[in-house]
Amino acid sequence: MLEDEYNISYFDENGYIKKTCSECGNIFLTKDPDRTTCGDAPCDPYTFIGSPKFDREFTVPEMRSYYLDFFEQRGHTPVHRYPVAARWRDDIYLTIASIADFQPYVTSGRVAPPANPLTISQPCIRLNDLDSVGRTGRHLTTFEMMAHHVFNNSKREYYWKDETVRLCDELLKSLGVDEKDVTYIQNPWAGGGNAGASVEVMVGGLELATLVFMNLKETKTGSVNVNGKLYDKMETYIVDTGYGLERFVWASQGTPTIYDAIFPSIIEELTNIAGIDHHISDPEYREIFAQNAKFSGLMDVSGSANIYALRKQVAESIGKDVDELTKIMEPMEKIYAIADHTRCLTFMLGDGIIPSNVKAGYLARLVLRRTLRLLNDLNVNVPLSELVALHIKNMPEYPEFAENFHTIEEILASEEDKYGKTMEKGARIVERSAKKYAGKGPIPQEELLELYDSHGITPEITKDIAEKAGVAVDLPDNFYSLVAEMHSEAEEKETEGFKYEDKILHLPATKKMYYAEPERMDFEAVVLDVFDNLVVLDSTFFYPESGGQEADHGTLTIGNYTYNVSDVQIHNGVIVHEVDSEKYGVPINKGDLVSGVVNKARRDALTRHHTATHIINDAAKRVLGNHIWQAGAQKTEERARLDVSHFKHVTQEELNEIELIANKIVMSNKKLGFEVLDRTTAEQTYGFELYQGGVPKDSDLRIVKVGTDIEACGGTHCSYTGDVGMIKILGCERIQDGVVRFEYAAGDAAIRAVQHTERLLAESSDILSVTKEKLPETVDRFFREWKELNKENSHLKDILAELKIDQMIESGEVVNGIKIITDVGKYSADELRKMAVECLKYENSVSILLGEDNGVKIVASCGKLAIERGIKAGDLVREMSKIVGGGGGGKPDLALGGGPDVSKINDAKEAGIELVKRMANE
RNA sequence: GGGCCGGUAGAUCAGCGGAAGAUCGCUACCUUGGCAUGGUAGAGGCCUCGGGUUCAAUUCCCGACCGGUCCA
Repeated sequence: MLEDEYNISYFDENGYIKKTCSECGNIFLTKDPDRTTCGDAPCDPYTFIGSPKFDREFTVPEMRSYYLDFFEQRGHTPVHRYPVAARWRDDIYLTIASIADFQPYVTSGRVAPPANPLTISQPCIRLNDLDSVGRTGRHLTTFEMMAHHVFNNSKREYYWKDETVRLCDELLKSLGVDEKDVTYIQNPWAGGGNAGASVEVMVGGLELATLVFMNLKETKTGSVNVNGKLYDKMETYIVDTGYGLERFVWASQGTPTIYDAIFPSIIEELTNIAGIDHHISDPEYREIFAQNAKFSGLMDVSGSANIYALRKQVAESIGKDVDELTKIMEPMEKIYAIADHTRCLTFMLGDGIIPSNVKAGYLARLVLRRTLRLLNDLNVNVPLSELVALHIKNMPEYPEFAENFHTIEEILASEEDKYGKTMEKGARIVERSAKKYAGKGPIPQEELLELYDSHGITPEITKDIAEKAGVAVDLPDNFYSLVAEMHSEAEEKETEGFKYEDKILHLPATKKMYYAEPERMDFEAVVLDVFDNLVVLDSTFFYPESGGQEADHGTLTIGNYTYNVSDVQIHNGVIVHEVDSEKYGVPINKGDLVSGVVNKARRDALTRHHTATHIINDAAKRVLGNHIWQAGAQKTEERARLDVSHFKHVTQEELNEIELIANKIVMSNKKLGFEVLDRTTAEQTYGFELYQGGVPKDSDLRIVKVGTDIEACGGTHCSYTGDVGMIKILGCERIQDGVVRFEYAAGDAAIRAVQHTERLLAESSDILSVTKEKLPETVDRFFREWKELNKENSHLKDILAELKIDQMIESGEVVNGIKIITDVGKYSADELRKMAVECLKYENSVSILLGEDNGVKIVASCGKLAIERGIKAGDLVREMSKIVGGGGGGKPDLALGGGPDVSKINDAKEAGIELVKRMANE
């Protein structure tokens, strides 16, 4: 394990004693010679509630600036916080720790940190313990991780363990913490492919900070074993600390819950709105929540069984009945959770996450709907935006939230509306389901699962509604794990790796010449290797598919052979040209000199579409708002598309405006700017708006500036915006909740697109012989007339059928009191049916009607009396249809059928008549 | 990214291979001094679209489009 890593001389030199916890066996350090337990739950209970451990009380902003100032004065540079949406990473949606800001490029040593050493207070969101929020008194979905980080490597060490612990000790001392109250527990840390020694800093039973000394990376043959995985030393070694801002504030105040410490004004406002008395100053009341916090610190409170056990313990300790206790606590727990969740939403929406049914947006919706349910439980009817506004007011240190408030407000309103509609619809579905099972026992599990999985109705709501309708519900304890099980069956599709991955590894990165000389289309290069029909060169002007831009096409010529290049891909910096090998195989060898020509027309089209994409993104942001983020893009020769986050439909007016602004940007003919910066510098200079087109894989970023749009982008671009030519928006659709897709064409393609729609219009107006201007009203008129004629036609057929039958009923043959009506003609199935229905009016009639229409159609009907005599229309039609090679059937009174063989039409009729006669005689 | 559910009258839905329906709303008339109400009659459907299977598709199969929802 990591024993050696814990030989920290600071502890020895400053009177710390290493002990083993008498309860859990963990190793810890303390200055208190009498202490036997480690200071963590469940070995030690909270001791700070009601008796704060600091010598003064702090609010959240006070504590934050105290911390940042403390470390700034000790040589650390304060760094501005990163967004809670981790847009610079593709492995996580939310920022879950301060170190997440610097993974993976800074931690791996490939990119320099923004400062070194640095200090930061990073808002983080973790939804893992959503169930516990509000109940335990300490869980939060959103918290700020205050930290100081140091990035050391073999070239330079700023400081390591001793200084880190010393700084922590000094910080706690400066806050007035009694040194005997502090314990440092040894606890190796591992996560995200890294590991290292770590100490947890405990004060009064509460973990205030964790000091991680990250110096290991996971390998297959590592020499160090941490929690069953093997690790090796890294080139870099990093001080990764995490101090819980909210916990510091809580410890300084000693309130019964963390919520009362960090947003007391919100709690007060919420209790007022909900009409609940929060007697925070009542000693007995304080005692209840203090006991609850203490006990829940000692146990797992997820699940209803556990929460009951917790209640029982608390009830016993204060001598109250469990039910009585629940009645006091439950509303307050919900208030706490609402306060927390709305703060979480403030950060999420404030940082530009759009609620959606996918990705980070789904997490936002999850929290949002949970909050709405809690509000509903408390019968509180205030818009979420009001609660979010309280948080924004309460956190003036985040002015960016106030700036975006009008968008946040709109998003919240639309989400509330959407949720309301889902619930309304849900209630109807449940009522229907309840009706179905009324008197047949409880609504079964599968039904509940479907209601939740397909319609978003939680089993609790189903139960509520169903029971009101008097139907029981079979609600299993492990409902949500059943849901999880249902989804775990989905197969993981393995992404196919590049076939020659191993061989590529040994090749140097291909020189990308297309950036330096974007206009040049022909070149010479040396072949480095060939795999089947894939050619690798030392340098190339072919742009490989990336950033949604399709690959260049063109030719490679070697001696007398010219190959078409049909695809170009990049793997780990090595560019691979795919050539057609059918004509003469690929007699290309390493070291051959080739000359390449890039198809200019295609490249130009792709380039225009790429620059146009940046322009559209910019225009969309100006028209729709700052919450617009690129969610994907594709650029082909003929058109391009851009997906952006947006919470409602884009109207035609907005679309027109975007198109107009985009073309104005083109017409302004601004020069594009390009520069290459390392990640950190780029992020610090231009912000995270850089990452529109996903997360680049390189440590250095190519920055492309198109007017006011600045993005990290590897694509080919025009030199001036004017080179893009006309931009024509072809369409806009919502591809999923919270994401809209623009399709557009630029340059030649735009002209062709316009010409195409013009042609459609011309052809259409030609067919109707009207001018284009008259097209809409003419089409409208035609459609209406068509509908009217259809109706009239149907009506006339009814009349015709009536007349025909009236006429035939006179002349029909009567056999044993049954009148047989037959006819053969060019009737459609519809006309035959109408006639047959008409026949039904005559109770003693049997009709046998045949029509020639796309084969033979047969319809028969039997009046009431005929049926009583045992004649069935279904049988008649079945027999007759067989003769014409088809089938048919129906009810005794009316049946339909037919078959393909027209030549047998009269045979079928005769057979039908015979059949009726035989049946009538029996 | 994956899974599931749905698209039929203005609204909410039923029907799920053989005559396109219910409730509410709408229009007209009757009842009333007027209204609430009650009664009668009527209008209103490319059954989302495109293929396929079938004698026959709103119904079954495939695909598109649109909407909902759960999970990562």
